[in-house]
Amino acid sequence: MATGTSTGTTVTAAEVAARIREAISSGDLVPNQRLVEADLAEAYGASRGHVRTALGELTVEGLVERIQNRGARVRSVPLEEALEIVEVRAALEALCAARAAERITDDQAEELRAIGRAMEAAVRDRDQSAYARGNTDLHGMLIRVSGQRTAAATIDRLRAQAVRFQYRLSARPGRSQQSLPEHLAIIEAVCARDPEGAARAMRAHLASVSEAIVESTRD
Amino acid sequence: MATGTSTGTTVTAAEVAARIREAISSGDLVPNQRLVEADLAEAYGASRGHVRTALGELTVEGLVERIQNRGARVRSVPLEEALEIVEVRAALEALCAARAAERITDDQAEELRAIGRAMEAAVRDRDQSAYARGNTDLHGMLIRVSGQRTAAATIDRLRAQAVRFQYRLSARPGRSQQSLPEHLAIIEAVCARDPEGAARAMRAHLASVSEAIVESTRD
DNA sequence: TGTGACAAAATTGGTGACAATCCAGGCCAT
DNA sequence: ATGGCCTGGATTGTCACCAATTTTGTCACA
Repeated sequence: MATGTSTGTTVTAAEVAARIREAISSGDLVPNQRLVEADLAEAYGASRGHVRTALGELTVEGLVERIQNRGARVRSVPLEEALEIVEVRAALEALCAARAAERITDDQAEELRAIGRAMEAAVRDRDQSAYARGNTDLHGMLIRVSGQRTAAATIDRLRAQAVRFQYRLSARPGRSQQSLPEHLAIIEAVCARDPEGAARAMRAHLASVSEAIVESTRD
Repeated sequence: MATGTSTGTTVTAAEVAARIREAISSGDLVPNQRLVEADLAEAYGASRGHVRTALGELTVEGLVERIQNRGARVRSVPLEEALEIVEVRAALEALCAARAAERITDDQAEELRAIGRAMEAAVRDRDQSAYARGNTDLHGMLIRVSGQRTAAATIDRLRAQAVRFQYRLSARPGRSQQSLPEHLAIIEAVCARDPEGAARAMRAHLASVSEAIVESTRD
């Protein structure tokens, strides 16, 4: 149990929201889990009022579901919606990849290739966590290089909602072997300053993610 | 001044949020305008607490900007960000157009063509408001037919933020002559069940919107 | 054993009061 | 004049309290 820092300093609503977001991302809080205001207030050392506004924020973000007089729960995202989210992400990340391909500097290209090499090594060594790290590094760097902050914010919000499926996926044996060449293709296209190719490669990658999600839920 | 319905019924936070959203969309509240909690509470007949939570929601949605101890203002979206928003919308609406092209029924296709004819007529008659209505009808219908609710929600949120630029644009003389053929091209591609063509036409349309926005701010 | 009614506990919703903070304007010294 | 400083008013932030509602537990009765 993640206990709140028992310092006397007041914990603001934004901080509570961040903690809950974190807890949902890490799987500490699972879908449909009830979020009792008093409990959260105690756990994080915040007042109930702050917890309330934090839950309000998270509701707008789509991470939490609130029912009048019945309290808040971690929202459970159905498979169908998760696939929609991946489709939207595909469109947005393809945009980012294309822009990144237009704007990338030589130094950044080298950095990107280094990420690619790290991912290859991770697959060779069967190091799941290193591969996952490379994965987030890659997507994160493309978004950063693209300079599209609006798209970045949207992608982050959507990814947070679909986190449950992300999990199942990366836990799947052999998934990295499948996705590695897709990732390398993205890197190649971006480093070659080929926007159209980068977008295509990114869409292909996320189409594969979509398929894999469907398969991973067949059990 | 839109006064609150002076009924004794309590006005909920969600309702206040809706009213403020509406006021921003319609231009009743302009960028950087201060939103004083007590005033809003009085105007809408709600308690200050409800106004507060409404402002919290709108802040997460990006319509309102809040500074600690300094209150809330209508967020002013800079040109640069508005262009980003249009780019993101292009990616998302292209996705919707493509899906709509895959899923549209014959009846819906006829409805879509009717919208196209109405827009042609509006341009012929120089009826600005009819054209604007056709415009929203068209985009709305494509999104509805596409069945992409996640994308739809995201588009709505983004469009609400960029509403100021939308205005200047449709007020511009000759804008409809420029955009009409683009709209017709989208309709044609969707009705021809050509997803790739529909996406391309939509991207072309929004690229033109982007250019027009840049031009409309050169004054 | 199961079911419905009812009371008690738990939880959320809402409001008012008060504290903290910011802002405008006046005032004084330089 | 100009700049620093103070004070009063306006506004926001926070909390404690109570009302409303839901949920849980118990018990009588079929």
